[in-house]
Amino acid sequence: MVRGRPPAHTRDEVVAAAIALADAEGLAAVTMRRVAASLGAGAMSLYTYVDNRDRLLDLMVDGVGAPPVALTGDWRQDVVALAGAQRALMLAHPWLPSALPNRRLSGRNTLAYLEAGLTALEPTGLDGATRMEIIALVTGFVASYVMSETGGRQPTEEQVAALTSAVASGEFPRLAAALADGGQAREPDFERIARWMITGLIEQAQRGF
Amino acid sequence: MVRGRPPAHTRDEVVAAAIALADAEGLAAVTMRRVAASLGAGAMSLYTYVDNRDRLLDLMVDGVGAPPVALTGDWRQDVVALAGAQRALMLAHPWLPSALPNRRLSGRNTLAYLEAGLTALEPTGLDGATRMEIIALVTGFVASYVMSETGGRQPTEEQVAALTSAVASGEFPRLAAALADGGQAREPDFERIARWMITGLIEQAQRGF
DNA sequence: ACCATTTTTAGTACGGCGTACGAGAAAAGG
DNA sequence: CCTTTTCTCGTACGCCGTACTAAAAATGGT
Repeated sequence: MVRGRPPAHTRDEVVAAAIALADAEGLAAVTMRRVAASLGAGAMSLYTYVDNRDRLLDLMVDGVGAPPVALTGDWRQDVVALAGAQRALMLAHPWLPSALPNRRLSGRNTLAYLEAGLTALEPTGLDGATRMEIIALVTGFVASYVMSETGGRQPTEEQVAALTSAVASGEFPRLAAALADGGQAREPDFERIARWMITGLIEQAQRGF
Repeated sequence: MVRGRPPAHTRDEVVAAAIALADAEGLAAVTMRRVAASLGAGAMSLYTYVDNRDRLLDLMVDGVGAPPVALTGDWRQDVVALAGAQRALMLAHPWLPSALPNRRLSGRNTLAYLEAGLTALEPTGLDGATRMEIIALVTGFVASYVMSETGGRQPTEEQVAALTSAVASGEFPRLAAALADGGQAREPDFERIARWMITGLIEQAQRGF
C-alpha cells in the first residue's frame, strides 16, 4: 500500500473544476483559491496535484479533450473534420482560443490529436516535420476564426468616439464604407473556408514549400 | 490657455514606455507601477493618461504602428506585402501576437492599416464586410505563423517525461516518427505560404463564399 | 499497541498586482 | 490673492500566486 495520507482529490478533479470555472466565468476566474474553493479544499492543497497555475492551464487545454474523429483516408475530408472538431471544442469553451498560445504539446489528448492529424495527413506523402507545421497552422487558423466568430469585447466610449470621428474625417473612406455595409454580415461558412485553406496549404507543401 | 496643472508627460510617452518595457522583458513586466517608474512618475499618475491597464495594452498594440506599405494595385502582391509588414512588426515585438487577441479596432494606426488593407483588396471587387473578414483572417494567420516561428516555452521535465513515455509506448507511432525527423526543420518561407493562402482565400470569396 | 515514516492538508504570510480615494501641488482667470 | 481646474502621487484595499510549516492521516516495523 501507499505510505502517506491519502489524497482527498485527484489531478483530474482539479482540472475539471478549473475547466468548469472557466466555462462559467472565463479564464480570469480560474485562480488557485477559487478552484480550490469549488472543490471544498484549501488553496495550497492544489499544489499537491499541480505544479503551479500555468501548468494547470496546460492541463486545462489538454483536459477539454477533443472527441475522436473517424478518419476516412481522404486527407481533405479528414483534416477538415479535425478542424471542425477543434472549432466545436473552442465554441464550447470560449476561453480555449486565448489559452492556447504559447502552450507546448503536453497531455495525452493533445498527443492523440496530433497523432490523428499526422495520420490524416499521411496520404499527402509529406514528411513528419511538414505535417506538424501544417497542423499548427490549421489550429492557429481555427483559433483566430473562432475568436472573430465569438466577437470579443465592446469598444469603450472613447474608442467609439475616436472611430466615428476618424470615419467622419474622411481620412479612411473605404473603412467608412465597409462599416456602413457591415451590418448585414453573411454566414461565413467555416467548412468551405477551412476546406479551401487546407487544400491550398497542403498542395503548396507538396510542391515543396 | 488651459486651466489646470500641466501634465508632466503625454499619453504617447506612457505608451512608448510600456512598449519599451514589453520589448525588453515581455508583456508580464508591463505593470502600472513599472511603467510609471520607468518614467520617473508615481503609479497613479498613469491614470491621467490611460483609463486602465487593459486600455494601455490596446494603445500599445496600436502604438507599435505599422510602417506604410506602398500599394501597387495588384491585390495579390499588396496583401502579401501588408502581411509581411505585419510579420516584421510581430518579430520586432514578440509580445504582439499574444497581445492581439480580443482587442477591437482602436487607434489611428490600426485604422490606417485597415484602410490600407481595404484599399489593397479593392481590385478584388469584394464588398466591404467580406474584405474586413479577410483582413482579420490574414492577421490571425500571420499571428499564429509568427508565434510558431518564435517558438515558445520550454516544456517542463514532467512534460518531457510524459512525451517520451508516450512516444515510447508505441501508441503514437506517427508522432514518434515526426519528432524523430523534426530536428532538421527547413526554412518555411513565409512569403510563399502567405501568397498562396491569400490568393486562395480571396478567390474563394470571389466565388461567393 | 506504539512509534517512525511518509504524504497530504491547509493556515499564515510575503511580495506584487490593479486601482479607488483624497490630500496636496501647480497652473490660469478674475 | 483667491478661486477654479487639472495633474500628482502616497496610502490603502482586496486579490493574486505561492513559500513555508505545523498538523493530520495513512502505513510499516517492532
